[in-house]
Amino acid sequence: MGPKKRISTAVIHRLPKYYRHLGELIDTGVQRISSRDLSLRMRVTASQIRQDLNHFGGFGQQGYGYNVNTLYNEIGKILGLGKIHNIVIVGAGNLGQALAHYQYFRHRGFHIIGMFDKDEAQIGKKIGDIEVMDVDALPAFLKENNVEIGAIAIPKSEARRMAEILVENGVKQIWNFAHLDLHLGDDVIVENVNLTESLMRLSFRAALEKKK
Amino acid sequence: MGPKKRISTAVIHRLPKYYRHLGELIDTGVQRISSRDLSLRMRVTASQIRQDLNHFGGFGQQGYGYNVNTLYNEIGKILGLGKIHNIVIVGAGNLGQALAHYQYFRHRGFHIIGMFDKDEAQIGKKIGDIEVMDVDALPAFLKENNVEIGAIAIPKSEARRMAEILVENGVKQIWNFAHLDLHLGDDVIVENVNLTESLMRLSFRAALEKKK
DNA sequence: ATATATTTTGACATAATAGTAACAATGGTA
DNA sequence: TACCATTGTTACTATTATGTCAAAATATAT
Repeated sequence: MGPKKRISTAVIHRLPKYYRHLGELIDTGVQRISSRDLSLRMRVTASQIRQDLNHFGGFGQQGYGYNVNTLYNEIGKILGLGKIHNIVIVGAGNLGQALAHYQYFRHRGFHIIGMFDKDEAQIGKKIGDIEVMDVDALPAFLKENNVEIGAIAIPKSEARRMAEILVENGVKQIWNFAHLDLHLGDDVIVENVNLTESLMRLSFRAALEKKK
Repeated sequence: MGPKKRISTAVIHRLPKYYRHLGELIDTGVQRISSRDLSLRMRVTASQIRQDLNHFGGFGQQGYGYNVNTLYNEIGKILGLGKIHNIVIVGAGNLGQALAHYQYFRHRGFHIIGMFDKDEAQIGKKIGDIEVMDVDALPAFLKENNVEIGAIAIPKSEARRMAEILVENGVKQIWNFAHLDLHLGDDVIVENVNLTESLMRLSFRAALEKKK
């Protein structure tokens, strides 16, 4: 079972977008949709939608299209939703706190169950309903709790070491906000969010636009 | 002048990474580097580095490689750095505050000069050294200040309207953290940061990994 | 109820794009 | 001067996206 072929990063980027648009369609009461109508809405080609979805199975029906609810649920399953994913955040600074407050994650099954910092001033502080713990307590916490995802929200000087502690204690998914590349082994998945790079891409595209 | 061919998004994603790695090399005192050595460091092919850089000009020298400082500065120029980019943040919630506190942006010339919110409880609050203003004052602020980038850090219900206000008042670059697609005209550049989608990609890749 | 037209998928063929390899040209180095 | 390292460029390969169409299901007409 499972997909026969490798899934390209381009497809991986589109999957959550399909999911989001299908969710919006459900909210507006749409029950079925053709690849063509979805393509108009999402500004991609219908062919691409059909091809993307067929990596995972034939969810549509000739002459009818796709049942919005079914497709939404199927893509949810493909994305690994529909179960609880526990997260710990390393770093209780502004970014860590913002992540902890973000409501959307919980709606999708991503539960933040621990926050850690090395700064005495942060330890003991309550962020929402979770208390910031001493980073020294992280290994013990990981052993006692089923943590899937470790979010790295600290400066890069400490980031690698903390990522290694996470991995040593069984965490296989790293959500990395620090400005460095983490190579933690073939079985560890790293998803990078680098806001400075994002700003630079924006700036680059603006610079290009001006030249035209 | 300017690049002859369209620059692919793949290249746009790599440019800030080149910049980051070159910065790190400068910090460690490295003066010159070959595409091969850089390729080992960055885990891409040397061929790709040479091809990427040659979109913008021949910065290297046969038999020598690239001068790290020169290349760093050239890529900086290409990315539109080396000048001040003023930003306003719409939304002074946790995410907006985290962005405002983030120090790295300023180091790269991205200056946050205004924050806006519609919530009475936020208005007047000081985030670092800037005061949160009433969102009603945004159009006037945009007319009086040279704002290049508008960051959207509010829920999607209000996001489109606020983005339109930014664009109507001359902002051509939108940094969008809201969970919707903004289509604001051909000359408006939108850079999306969708943290929920980022988590879903992580979750998807983890689900794939388990199947193997 | 049945036949016919229409819609739309899934699969495959084709086109476009992106990445890698190869190598002549060229400046640095011994 | 001769050799070596390494680029910039071109050719090639791989990947990704798009177009096409038979097959299948729905919708419509009779």
